[in-house]
Amino acid sequence: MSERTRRIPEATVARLPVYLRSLLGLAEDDKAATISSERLAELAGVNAAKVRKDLSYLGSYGTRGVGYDVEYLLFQMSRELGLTHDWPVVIVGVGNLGQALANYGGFTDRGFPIAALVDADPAKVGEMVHGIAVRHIDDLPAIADGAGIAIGIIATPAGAAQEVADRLVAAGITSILNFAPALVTVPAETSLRKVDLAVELQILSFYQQQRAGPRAGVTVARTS
Amino acid sequence: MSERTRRIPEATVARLPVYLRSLLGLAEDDKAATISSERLAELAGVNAAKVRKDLSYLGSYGTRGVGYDVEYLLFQMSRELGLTHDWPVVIVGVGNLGQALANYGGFTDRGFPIAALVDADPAKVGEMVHGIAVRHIDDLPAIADGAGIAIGIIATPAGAAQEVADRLVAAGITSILNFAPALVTVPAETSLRKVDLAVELQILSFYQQQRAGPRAGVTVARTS
DNA sequence: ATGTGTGAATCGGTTCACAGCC
DNA sequence: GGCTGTGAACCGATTCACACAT
Repeated sequence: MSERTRRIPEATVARLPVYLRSLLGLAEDDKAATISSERLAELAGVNAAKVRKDLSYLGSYGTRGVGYDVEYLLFQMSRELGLTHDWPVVIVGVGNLGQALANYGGFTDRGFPIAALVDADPAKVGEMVHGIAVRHIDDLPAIADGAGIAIGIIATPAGAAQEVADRLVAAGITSILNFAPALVTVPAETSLRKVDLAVELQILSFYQQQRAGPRAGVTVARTS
Repeated sequence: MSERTRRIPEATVARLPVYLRSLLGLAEDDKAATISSERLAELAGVNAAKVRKDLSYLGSYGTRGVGYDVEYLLFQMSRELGLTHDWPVVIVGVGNLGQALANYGGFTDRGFPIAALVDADPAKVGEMVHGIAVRHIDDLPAIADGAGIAIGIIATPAGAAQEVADRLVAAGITSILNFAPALVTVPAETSLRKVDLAVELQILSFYQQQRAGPRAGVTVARTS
């Protein structure tokens, strides 16, 4: 595939981080210089054809009869994902979820340092969370600009989500991750992803219910 | 569509909770007895054709020229999603994330009461979180059975995720929500969904990077 | 002999467009 | 006239299968 084929399918983009993690995970122990699509597929939990197709969108980085050079692949995928530098994030809403996200090391470790915490509640402003002073959401533009923030995380109640999204956009933030259980809309130039815990549980509930059988006790479905 | 068309597409299942929430959200103020696919689509952030197709899988609950009866739709969707009764959950791992999830009201409110918290660390056993005593993971089978738990939430570090999943399955739990940034595999009869925060951020990073342009400063990409 | 890269076939899901019923 | 229900057309993504490079 030529170097000028620059439209990576969305589904592929969503898998690149998984491949990246898989490769990082096989550190030391069996870090051969090279890896086959078969093996990477196994590590990532997909099939080999998908791996090859996905990687082919990045360019022809494999060698027929051999496989992919692990280091080179790591480099190319990191570059493609924009992970060669940090992306500071701001978390909006320091309730339970917001604080947990702030304290959850997983972000900072992976190149997404928490640059700021903001909240609309004046009572929370000044509070220290994870060593960061909570600031007022009105300061967003200044904060975003000063800290070079590109990503905003919405961790507010549902009712505030759209308003917060609007403020993030107004502050020049073009990537948003929404944890609030609410629909938010953003301009086309802004990326929006959502994580909805209740929805995930309800999906599980559906299949659980399904398995229990259409008529499996009106009270509580128990399998045991 | 006949009553015997019982295979709802996965994509539809994933949207039902959103429709449900949309309907619940339009409480009081403009709670007309009936709603059009157009209006529901707007509330849910999809298009009308999709709403109609999705709802048609549940049966023909609409009235041509009129729309869908809101109450009846709510009832049917709740029933279909298995939300007519609670589904107790167990959270495995009471680190930052696990504790936040426990304290986050969103679950209990929506019919997923936290019935138990477990951890592998003996030092954490006995600790109270959200009014619940943490128990040892070895007790899972007894806990799951006693409390009628159907859903397990993995909130451990990546390294423990597969082991925990195996134990949940062994304890008879057939629905799992995995927050650990790791691949876990489960038997075919078990439902597994994953929420991976780092992956979400990396996907945002990709598009952010994309927007910044292939050559937009090797140091830090700033738009302003 | 091995394992990539990729056209072709297939599949699940979305959108269109309109017939059918209120 | 208005809005649902649904075949048909369409589209993105997955899988197949094999030519091709090492």
